[in-house]
Amino acid sequence: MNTPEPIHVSKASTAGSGRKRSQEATQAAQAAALKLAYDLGPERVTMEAIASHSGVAKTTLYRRWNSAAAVVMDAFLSELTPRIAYRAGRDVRQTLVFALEDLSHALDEPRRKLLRHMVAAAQSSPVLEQAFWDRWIAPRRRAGIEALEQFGVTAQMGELMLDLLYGAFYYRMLIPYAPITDIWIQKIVDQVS
Amino acid sequence: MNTPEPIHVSKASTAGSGRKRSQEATQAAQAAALKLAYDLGPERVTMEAIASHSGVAKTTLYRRWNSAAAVVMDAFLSELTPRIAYRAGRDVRQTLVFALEDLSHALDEPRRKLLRHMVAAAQSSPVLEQAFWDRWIAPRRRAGIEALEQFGVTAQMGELMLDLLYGAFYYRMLIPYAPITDIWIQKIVDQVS
DNA sequence: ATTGTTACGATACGCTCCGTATCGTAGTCA
DNA sequence: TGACTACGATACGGAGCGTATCGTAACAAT
Repeated sequence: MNTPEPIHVSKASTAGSGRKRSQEATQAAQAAALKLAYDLGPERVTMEAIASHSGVAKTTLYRRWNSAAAVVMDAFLSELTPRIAYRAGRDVRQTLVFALEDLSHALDEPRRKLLRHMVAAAQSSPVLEQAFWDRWIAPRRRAGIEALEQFGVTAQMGELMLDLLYGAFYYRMLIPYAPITDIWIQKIVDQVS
Repeated sequence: MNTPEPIHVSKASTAGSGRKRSQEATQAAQAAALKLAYDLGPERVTMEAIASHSGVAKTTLYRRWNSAAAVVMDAFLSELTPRIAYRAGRDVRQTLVFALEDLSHALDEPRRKLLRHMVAAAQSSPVLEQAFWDRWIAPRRRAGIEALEQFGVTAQMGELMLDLLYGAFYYRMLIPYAPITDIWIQKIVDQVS
């Protein structure tokens, strides 16, 4: 059930006997895409801008990714995934509060806007949707459900609670009519646990 | 607190003494935008396509809207807002189940994709975000909270319940790892009420 | 070392769409 | 009739797309 190859937004290499893909080029492209997204806004990141700011040729970019949004998604996932640790709580309530508060605190303002844009980008490409699920949403849910199971919560019930709580979180983030505060997080957790 | 003028995504008219805006042009543009969104997908709707398919000049389109996404948003809101009626339930649980099930049933497949794209579009434009909130999200929430108040639910508690339930709904719609079924709706309602 | 293979940067191209400017015409009100 | 405003038509420069071409650089196998 585990994936031998890491799931990537980028295209597969031909894996022949010739020259290897330049890891420097990959990293330079992702770094430039991320910087452009933070500096100018994610919607203004174009393949041409990534090329000129990274020194990587446009042809090389298209060998790895299908669109500028894919580069940004890849860079986003690479940078933010390690930033969020899973804290163990002493009971169900604290476990859920930790999960949401840690997520909220990790998403300071430049990053929050980027995450909103990644959800948006996932709406117009099955590849990005799959990558977003595989590398961002699913790992967090899996860890949460495993933590809940240690307190006797069934997997089905865990799924339900995470649907409600992560759902409320993303809903408020995408349609920000009110800020996401720790107090609000505690209230919604109390409502479902 | 009420708005004398209806909130629109379109630009305001100069309101002088000259020729009036053509209502036919407005409707033709919206109809063409909607049809293009359903036929080709919302992301492929461009100002030039709307112009050529509606017979409305591109200059006229830019007099009313700032982008193709704005035309689609306007058309979406005009078409779908009247489609959803508010059914009264006999208790809190049934009121919430009705709200979510009716929403789910009204969003058959071409429309669901369009709604997903509207959430995405709202992420890259404050104008679209505001319109989406004012004309789509907020009215539904207001009606729901008023209905809940008749069963003794406070407004604060109503907000919390709707955050959780609508949150879970949109979360599942935007990140569709599992289908939205009536049974799932009943389960999440039971979890919060 | 040579040869085959693959990736690289550079450049150029046709294309779509953008957003604006211009202009003559058509409604609308005083 | 005249002032005013919206209309359709057309044209334009520019950005960005995605691809093709080409000479060069790195790597593997022999």
